[in-house]
Amino acid sequence: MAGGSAERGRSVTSRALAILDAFDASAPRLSLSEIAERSGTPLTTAHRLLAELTGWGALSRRADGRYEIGRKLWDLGLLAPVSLELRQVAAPFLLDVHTATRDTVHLAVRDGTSALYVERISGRESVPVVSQVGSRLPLHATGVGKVLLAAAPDDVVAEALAAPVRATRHTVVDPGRLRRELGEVRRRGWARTAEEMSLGTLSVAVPVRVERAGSTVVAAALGIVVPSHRRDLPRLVPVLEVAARGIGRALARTPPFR
Amino acid sequence: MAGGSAERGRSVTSRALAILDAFDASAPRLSLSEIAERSGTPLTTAHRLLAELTGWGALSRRADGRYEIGRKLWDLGLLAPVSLELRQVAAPFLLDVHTATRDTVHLAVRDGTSALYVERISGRESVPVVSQVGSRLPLHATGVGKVLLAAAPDDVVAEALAAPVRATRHTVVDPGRLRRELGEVRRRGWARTAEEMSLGTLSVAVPVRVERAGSTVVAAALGIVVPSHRRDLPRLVPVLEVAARGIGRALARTPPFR
DNA sequence: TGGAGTCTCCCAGCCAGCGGAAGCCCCGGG
DNA sequence: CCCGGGGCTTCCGCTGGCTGGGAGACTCCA
Repeated sequence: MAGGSAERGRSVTSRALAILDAFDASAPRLSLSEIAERSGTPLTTAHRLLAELTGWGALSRRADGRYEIGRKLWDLGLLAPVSLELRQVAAPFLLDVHTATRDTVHLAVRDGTSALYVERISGRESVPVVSQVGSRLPLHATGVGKVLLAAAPDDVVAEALAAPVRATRHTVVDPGRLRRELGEVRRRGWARTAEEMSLGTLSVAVPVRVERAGSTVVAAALGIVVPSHRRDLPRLVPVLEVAARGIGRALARTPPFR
Repeated sequence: MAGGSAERGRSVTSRALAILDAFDASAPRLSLSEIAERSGTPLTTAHRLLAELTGWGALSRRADGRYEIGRKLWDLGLLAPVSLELRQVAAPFLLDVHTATRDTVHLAVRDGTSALYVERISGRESVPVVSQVGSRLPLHATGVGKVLLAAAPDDVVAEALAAPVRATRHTVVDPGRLRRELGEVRRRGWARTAEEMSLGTLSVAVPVRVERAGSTVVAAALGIVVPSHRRDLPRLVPVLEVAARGIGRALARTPPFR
């Protein structure tokens, strides 16, 4: 940038983006000094950029002086492909599954070595779960994650199994056993977990396959979470499969989303 | 910016933001030249800024060379207050209403002189409606809009009634009649529309009131859309009211969201 | 093979951005 | 009441990153 910049090689835009980067789920509201600190930007510079970002609507300023994400970024975020097509197409099907089961239903896609939760339907009577729309959980410890991992290229599998995090005492972290599980998921077409991410819950998940130009890809995973006392998990698989096929067919009719 | 800029007084950041502004619901995927054109940026400059935005993850580039909103902006968008608190708190209640009625349920807030649809639940058997999450519709022609307008300050009412758009032949555009309707909405506590936004649908809506620090504000509106042949609209009001009270109480327990 | 349309790379000039310093405001403690 | 301190805002002279026309690469189509 121009002027007596202390740290060269950092563009104006990258600084503005670094300021946006200061916000995350654990810190959705920040003061000027927090933003300057978190983004590694001098206070004055942060102040100037914040004024510009706020003026445009990327951020907005609260009565208490703190900044938060503004409407404009919310609007833009809704245009992301993950939201635009996948979610909108899938939402009614998730609703069907939820209506039939009353449990928490999830739709996730793979984002690197994480399962990214794209949509979620959860009633008040469903078990409380950690995931929210937008959250990322490890691939090896969740139902949807195992489905996505089973369909992932080898290098992703290798990376995901390199150092699997142990979330509970039931989390499977042995690479050999995980590989065998993935084989089984591929063979039978669905995955299950038992208290591997959080105690007290089980989950099952199936792939959402999309056929396009003759080849089939796993575009997402559809999963359901139930309290661990429930013993009817396999019964849920056909329900998920019907919905997953419906989503897959609907996606095949829309323009490619990735 | 530095350098031989043709148009002075335009900051680097503002150009980067103008590029983001090129994207909207009607144009979620754009080529370099389209972006340059829509943002009023020279092609070369757009190209450079796009590289930076893409590198950060604000945008991503598709196989066909076009740009689209990236994951990072989606993530950030989810941190917006409208999404963070209101939606998450309200979602289960909307689900309850949908479960009880099978119709399309909406949650909207007022954004200037528009109703901003914040959450929506719609099954496959519900009537097709124009609104989506993120869309903005006029306040005078929708159920949720009338509720929000009835609670809005006088200057907003005046602006909204200055030149009301006629969406269908049933849209009420006479300011006098609209004012009388708003009075009625305030008195009886709910609003209705009959084919005013789109033909073939009726809607009812109630306010979501939040009590905070002794005073009550209308934070949002909860509405339902049904096909016009249905004659049981008033029956739905109590259902909406129960859910709206639930949302209001839940919101009162969370930190203020605006 | 030619031509139009689109994208990528290059670079010299120059002004917009940089950020330290100083001032302001608010709050709490003595 | 005064004082100290933390957080925010404004000011301003120096300078190096930004600008954008131009040239070349690439793609698609006739």
